[in-house]
Amino acid sequence: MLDPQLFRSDLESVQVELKRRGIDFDAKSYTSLEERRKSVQVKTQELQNERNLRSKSIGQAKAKGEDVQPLLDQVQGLGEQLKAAETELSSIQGEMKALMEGLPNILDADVPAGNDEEDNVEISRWGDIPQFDFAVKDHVDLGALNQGMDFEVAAKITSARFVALKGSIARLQRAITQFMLDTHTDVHEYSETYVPYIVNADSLYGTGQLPKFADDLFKINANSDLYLIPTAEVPVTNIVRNEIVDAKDMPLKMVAHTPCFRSEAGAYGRDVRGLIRQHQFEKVELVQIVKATESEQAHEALTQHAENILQKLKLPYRKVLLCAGDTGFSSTKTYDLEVWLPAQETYREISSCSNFKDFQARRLKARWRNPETGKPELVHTINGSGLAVGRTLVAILENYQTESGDIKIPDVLQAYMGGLEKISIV
RNA sequence: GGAGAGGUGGCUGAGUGGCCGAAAGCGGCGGUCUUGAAAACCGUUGAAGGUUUAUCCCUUCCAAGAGUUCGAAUCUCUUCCUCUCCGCCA
Repeated sequence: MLDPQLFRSDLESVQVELKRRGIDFDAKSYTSLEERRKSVQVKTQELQNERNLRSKSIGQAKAKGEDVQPLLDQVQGLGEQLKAAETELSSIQGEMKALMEGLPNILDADVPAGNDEEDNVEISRWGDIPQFDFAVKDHVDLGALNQGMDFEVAAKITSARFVALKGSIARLQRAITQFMLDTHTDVHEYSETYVPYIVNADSLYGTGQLPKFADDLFKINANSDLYLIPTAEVPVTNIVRNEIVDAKDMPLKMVAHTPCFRSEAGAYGRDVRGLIRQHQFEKVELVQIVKATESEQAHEALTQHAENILQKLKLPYRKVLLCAGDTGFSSTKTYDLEVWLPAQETYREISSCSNFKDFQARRLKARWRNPETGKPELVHTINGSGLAVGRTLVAILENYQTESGDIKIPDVLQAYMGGLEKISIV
């Protein structure tokens, strides 16, 4: 949610900023709605004030034992007037809220113009692209070779876009997860956090998935308002919903490993093969809750923390700054980390690190108390994948394959694999 | 799952229709005293919004939502949550 004060003080710049997102904001109808809001709110509050004063005088008269009937006659009709005004006000406020929550965050000044991923800007590259003197296999074929990755059996158990992992591949996924968690807690000083995998609608509203993106979510059943989490961002960020965080506890740095569930109706047709786009996948998520003055710096740091994982795994990657059209609804600025996949001969997204500034915090009512003013201020929220575990598994299988079909185990993971140096396919 | 008791400010806790945004205590902040600190004493201390923007003033908020009433923290209904006992269970 954007700051309503900004709309009142500088509507023109809001219009200009939203234009960068390709949104033609109708300032005229907003202004007329806002004027109605103002006049109806003032009128409602005046009526409430009158009711309060008259009720008080009735109480005082009664206490003195006076006849209150004349006073009661005077307030006749006031209740209905008030009710009508309150109803009108809440309907205007509802309209206003619907308008506001449909608007995306304002983009950071250095987000490049553009419509889609074609216009994203590469910031840096890391690592040497591996050269193979044999025909490389993709992760689906590699997984099939040692029967560690089974899409057919998952389709039987559930449906398409699920996977079953077995044996050393399943263990490798667990090793990747453990390595990421240990690095983020021990080296990057995040606090390990365990959260529910099912959240309520209020939480999804707080981080911005609802009301706009309900189609991407798995709802538990028709009668409840509970959903499977699409990312750990939702439960972890909602820890601070309706809270005023102590200054001494800032910044909050949390890391959580969870499965993620995405329905993504309409996403079929792309990445149908393999592990890249699944309804259920594992992810290690980094979340920071920071002061407004520190968020840009924290965003850079968090992105570096995700990069460190790729570097320790010696996986070549590049860092891109998303353009206006590709930046998510709630984000002001997003870096994607894209890992090299030899079979596709391309970089594919493996992490997305975003600074939401106060956009989520305003919805969440997440604040901290500034000791300088003594007043609560909205926090800034930042999160990023550190990393998507399934896609990391894909990247390791493909980048560490050998001609014989063995998969070498990256150095940093060997301890988590019982000292194993490679996975044999036979 | 069954039975019962509850949800009040940062915390503990009083308040069963009007003088209650809410006693008291703790904590926090400011001050007096002290070389300094502690203790003691005095004062102060919720959030959101409207209007003004220098104050003032006004509205809303006692788990959430609806209702009764001139008037609701207080009465009624619904939902959520917590605790105790029983049952079941990793």
